[in-house]
Amino acid sequence: MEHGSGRRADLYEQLARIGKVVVHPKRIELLDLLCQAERSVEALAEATGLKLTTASAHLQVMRQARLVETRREGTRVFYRAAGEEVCLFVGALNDLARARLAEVDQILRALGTDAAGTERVSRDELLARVQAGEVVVLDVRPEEEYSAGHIPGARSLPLEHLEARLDELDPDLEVVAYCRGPLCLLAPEAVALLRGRGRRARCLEDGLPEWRQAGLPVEEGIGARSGSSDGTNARSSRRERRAPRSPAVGGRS
Amino acid sequence: MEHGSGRRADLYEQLARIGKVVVHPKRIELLDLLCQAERSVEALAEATGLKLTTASAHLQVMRQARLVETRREGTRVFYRAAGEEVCLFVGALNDLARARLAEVDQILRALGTDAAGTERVSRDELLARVQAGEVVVLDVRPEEEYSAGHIPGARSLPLEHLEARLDELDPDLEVVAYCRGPLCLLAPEAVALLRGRGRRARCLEDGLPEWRQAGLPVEEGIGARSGSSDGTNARSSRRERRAPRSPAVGGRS
DNA sequence: ACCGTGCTCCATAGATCTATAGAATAGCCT
DNA sequence: AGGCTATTCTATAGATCTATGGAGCACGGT
Repeated sequence: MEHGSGRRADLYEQLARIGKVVVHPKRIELLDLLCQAERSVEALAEATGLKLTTASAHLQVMRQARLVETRREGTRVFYRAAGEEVCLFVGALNDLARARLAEVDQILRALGTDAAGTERVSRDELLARVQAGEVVVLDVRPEEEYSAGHIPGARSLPLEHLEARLDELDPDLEVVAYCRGPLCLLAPEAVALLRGRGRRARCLEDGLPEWRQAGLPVEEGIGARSGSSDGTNARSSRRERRAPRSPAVGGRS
Repeated sequence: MEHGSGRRADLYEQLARIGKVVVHPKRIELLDLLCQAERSVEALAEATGLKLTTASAHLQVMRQARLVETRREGTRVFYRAAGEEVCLFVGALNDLARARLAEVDQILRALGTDAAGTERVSRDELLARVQAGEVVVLDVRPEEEYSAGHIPGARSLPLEHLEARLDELDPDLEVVAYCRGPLCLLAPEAVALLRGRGRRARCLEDGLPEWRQAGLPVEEGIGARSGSSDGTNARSSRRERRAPRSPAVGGRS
């Protein structure tokens, strides 16, 4: 006797609806970006190198799977990840890829991620050393992502400006750079660059999404100076998750 | 910031390789089965209602993504999930679907899962009440899955035989049934049937994969038939596993 | 060796997906 | 209203994926 096998097929069809989103590399890339910060269609198209209409089409697919949501502001539409579960899912995808696909590690290694990486700094170590004032925490992602959420006390210095603004960093302090996560290349590149200049620098073990998912505090808005651009929305910490550890990181700015 | 953008595209392509597996409902179904126990191609084809060649083709896709591995035994080939990460990933997919897709809940409800479900028993409660000898734990999955791994002390009584073998169960004890996980319908159907016969019965909150992932002990082999756990070839393997990104063993999310 | 079994490989028709141009829509500005 | 801008919708050619029958292979039994 086949129990509701038609229904069961329906169930798997629903799961496949989500799977459909992650078949296409560009859609994964978009999802990754959206787990960092919301963005307009135009910004997304630009960031991924897609034509506007193509990007919009991909976003529709993602919306139909309920993985992203939109917000309209005047004439433009901002997309964002539809909840934390989405980020957890892409996290699981990343983990699985690293665990099962040797190719991924190869690519990372070819890019010098591991080479430049030596050891990465653990979250616990970071918290301890930042308390002690021994390190500077550097967010090397684009500024929009920084203001959408960053490690409290971190300063924003996007990789693209790092070279030009190197003198803003105290040469005596070690730098701990972080970016989007273990598969993101921004922080490793930043570290490589810094080391090339004789600085001490390491990467954080993971990126901001993992930090957030660990329940650690996240600060929003334009942080301590060093930023440029319009400083209008400087409210902070909209959603305070359970934060088992010392809340604020770094007393100085 | 266009640094290794070609490489970065490669990376996402690798992720998409995994994504490709979960686009097709039947492949998700196969993966689900393989997270329970290894099976021959024929058995998989039969279980999913696919033609042999089609099933084989799907399995090849999954193998190329390194999500499954094979073992040959004489003339037949057994497939299995390639590591625990795979199960974690399908778990994340399930969680995401339940969180984001109202349709999933609707389907489950239409099937009476929730209706029959009242409250599900938590793992902690189960452990406590089983100690006290107040409940019988029932594994209602097919027997192969039971012998590939089950909750210690649980007895196997596949749903398809439940009605016929009802008299094996002590009418005075409450039954806690479990199956493959929150989206699996075996245990809910079993509970519905038992209640229809005037028995007290509830479902466990999750299935065996979640139990295993929580680091709880799993027993292999053919368990005791009539007694409780005087296991003959029942070695239990405890593998302590850090719960992925959620701290405790309690509820999820 | 020969044959049967259980799978995989190959070829292919039919279905689905992707990129993209151009038209349509929604909200702002004057 | 009329003109703009940012997006979405529509249509479509080209690429990719799926199901399936039949050939090919590896293994074990006789």
